[in-house]
Order: sequence, then structure tokens, then C-alpha cells
Amino acid sequence: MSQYNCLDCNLKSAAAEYLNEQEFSVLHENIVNVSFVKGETIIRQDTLSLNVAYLRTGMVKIHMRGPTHSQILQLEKAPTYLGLPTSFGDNINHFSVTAISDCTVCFIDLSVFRNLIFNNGRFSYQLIVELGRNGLFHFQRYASMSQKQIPGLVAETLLCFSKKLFENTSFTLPLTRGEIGDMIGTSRECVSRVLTQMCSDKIISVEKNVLTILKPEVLEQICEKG
DNA sequence: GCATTAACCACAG
DNA sequence: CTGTGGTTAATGC
Repeated sequence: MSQYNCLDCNLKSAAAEYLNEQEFSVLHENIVNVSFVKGETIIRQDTLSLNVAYLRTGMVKIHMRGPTHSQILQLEKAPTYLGLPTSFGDNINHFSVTAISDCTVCFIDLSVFRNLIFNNGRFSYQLIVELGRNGLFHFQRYASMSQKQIPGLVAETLLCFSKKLFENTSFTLPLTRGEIGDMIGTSRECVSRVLTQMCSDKIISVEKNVLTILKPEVLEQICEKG
């Protein structure tokens, strides 16, 4: 069991804001908080899913084995639920979740979580909102992936990192070039080339692993034109 | 044809 | 892991 009380958790999910005191105490009795260091697997593809995972702190990559390469589906930062599609879609995990920074995760018993959904409409509604946004994000990604050229995809990825993940025009690259390649379905070489090209065009700068977006407008333009 | 895009391979740091 | 260069295949004008 976790040492802290869920009711007093200052990192509650948007959905959990709607739980009452009694529901929190049930949650608290059926939750376990686990720390992961960077690189550790939090959820493993093809294993049985027995609980819902809630990412309290840290950042993760969600990925799966494709026909030939590994495919990175998305990056997520705390606070967020992890693997809801798996929890409700199938008993078997259809993807893996790996920590890309140190993380803390709460694992919640699935049947307890299911009861919360049955009994609390507002809580459920917030989950649906999250699931819906996630689905929309992937629809958009799907269209981009099949229609944009590599520079457009790289631009899209960098803008996503900047706007959604770090909320900053300057950030430490959370993935290697190879992983970015796995994310947009190309090779590490292509990512490398596009990045160095953007550097020489002064659209971005990369020092060590810190990337700074110098010309957001140009990047947006590349992103849109594909 | 010629140019562009990107994959694949190999080698160096 | 990263950056580059050479080569090749596919596609478009």
C-alpha cells in the first residue's frame, strides 16, 4: 500500500477531482505506488493487464512492436492515466510503456477502478474526455504519418515536444534520433539529416542534447506543408 | 531524361 | 549513439 493518502495527493487526475471521501478511501486501500528509474519498463506488451496505471510524476514513451521496427506511438507526461485503451479494450497489453525519465506510478486494482466508473458519472466523463482526446490525437497522427514528408513529420514532432510536453521553446531531447525515427516511421539517418539541415538553416539549434526552436513560424510552416 | 526524396549500407568519431 | 557520404529505387515534371 502507498504511504501517503490518496485524498491528500496533490497530483490527482482531473477525473479524481470528482471522487468523494469514501471513494478515495476505497481507492487508497487498493492502490500501490511504485518508483521507476529512466529506462525501466512500466507496462510490457503481451503481458496480462491486471490494473490501471496512473502516472503521477515523470515522462514515458508508449510503444509497440511493428511488423519490422519498433513503433513509438506517443510520449506522455504526468499526470495521466496509462494504458486505458488496454485496460478496457483487452486483458492483454497491446503496447509497452517505458520510463524516459524517473517516474512514479500508481497501480490501481482494475475491479476497484471499474466500480468507480459504474458509480460516479462525473469521474467516468472525465475519463471519456481523456480517451477521446487521445483518439483524436492519433487520428491526426495517422493522417500526418501517411501524407507528410520527413521534414514535415520532424517539424510536427518537435512542435509537439515544445508545445505539449515541455511548454517551452527550448528543451532536452527526450528521445534519441533513432527513437524519433521509430516515432515517425523513418531511419535515424533521415532524422539526423533533417535536424542538421534545420540547424544550418537557423530554424533550430542543438547543443549537446538541448534543442531550441529559433523560428517557430518556419517550423510551423514546414509542419503544415509536410 | 532529370530532379527530388528517402531508404539502406558502411565507416568514423 | 550520431553524422556523413555513396548508392539505389521510386516518383513526379
